[in-house]
Amino acid sequence: MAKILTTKKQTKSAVITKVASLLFREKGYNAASMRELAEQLNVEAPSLYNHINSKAELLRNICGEVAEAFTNNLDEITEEPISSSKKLEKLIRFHIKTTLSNFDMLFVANHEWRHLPEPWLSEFLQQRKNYENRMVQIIKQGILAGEFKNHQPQVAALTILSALRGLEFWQKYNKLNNVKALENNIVQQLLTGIIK
Amino acid sequence: MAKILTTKKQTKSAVITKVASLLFREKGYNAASMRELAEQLNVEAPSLYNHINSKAELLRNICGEVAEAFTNNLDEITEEPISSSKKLEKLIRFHIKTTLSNFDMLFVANHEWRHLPEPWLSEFLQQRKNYENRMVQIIKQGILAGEFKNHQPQVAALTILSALRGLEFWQKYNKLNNVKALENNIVQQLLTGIIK
DNA sequence: ATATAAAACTAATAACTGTTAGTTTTGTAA
DNA sequence: TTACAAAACTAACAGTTATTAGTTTTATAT
Repeated sequence: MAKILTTKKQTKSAVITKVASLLFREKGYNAASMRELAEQLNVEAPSLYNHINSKAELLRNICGEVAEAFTNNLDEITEEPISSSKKLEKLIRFHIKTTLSNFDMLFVANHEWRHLPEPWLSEFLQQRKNYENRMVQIIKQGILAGEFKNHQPQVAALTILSALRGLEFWQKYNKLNNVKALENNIVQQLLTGIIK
Repeated sequence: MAKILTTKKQTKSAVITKVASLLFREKGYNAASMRELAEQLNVEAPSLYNHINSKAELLRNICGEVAEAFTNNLDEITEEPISSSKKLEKLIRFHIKTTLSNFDMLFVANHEWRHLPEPWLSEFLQQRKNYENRMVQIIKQGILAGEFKNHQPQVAALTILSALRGLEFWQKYNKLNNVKALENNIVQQLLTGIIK
């Protein structure tokens, strides 16, 4: 009769959610079974339900936590008295850092959100849309201030977000390379392009 | 007793694969059932097996077709006697055009490939890796020729590929906007950045 | 019209799904 | 030690899954 191991700081449901992040990333939400999740925690599947309400809620908690982290960061950036290009740069750096440090959760939030049941799905998409819109605003301000090229702001925002969402591929570089150097490299490329 | 409708040019298995692309994109490979696929074709599920071998093979055919299209395009570009930046631009434009014209298949190949059973999974990943490596080569040549900034070529390649994979979001603009203008906008941003 | 092949059908299977009910064990505080 | 709550367990359910076997219908070519 094994037990779910916790450290002092985290609840059992937090531990389950963490392992679920890993599993959902590796196999996808639907292909990952509760029995498999339980096995990784050295416990039988029904035991999980002493700590969580449903599989779907695990996904919701993962997506919600990610969305909240990014929203909070954007709140902070928005209030800072810095130029639009500095704001954009800070936003990009936060994406990169978070991707490298919270790989599993971020991957799940980026790729498995469509399996959220309603009303969580609509909530999540609304948060995403808000985030995009606020980023578009920053770019618009940068164009007005003469800092940015006169691109379509929405195209610019979504192209950058696209690039940042694909950053999962850099996870393996987390230990190999100098993370800061990688971050700088990506920031430079997204802001100023590749052509001389 | 309905029938699977085909036009003169396409086989029944091609029609099934096409509908499967749509379904796999909307619901994900695992959440999409063969019964659902059959229903969309006005047929019972077992009838499908007169034309296909397995659900997994549908996924394989989708991923394989996409991989082949991109490899063929890269073959063509590589042989052309043009500058590295022109090659990169052509490659980017092909990604954008293909994303807008073959949305479902591309989305499935980009997001559902991890559900391929072996040995198809390994084959697909190998093809992907080759594609990335060849793109890195183009960028290396561009740096040597003084056309590109001295970024890490692999970081540059994967950042651009990241951005291009996220292009699914532009699907809705397919009919609204001028597709060519959208394409130019994205190309400009990826090649020369956003900052003035 | 008749024979044959293609392609649909119905019925069924074995495996797996998330989750519940009810029970037993474990940890904790008096 | 005893009482109580927390958290594990076993057994089971109702539903879904891809797929097979065997049969019947439909289309095609002689």
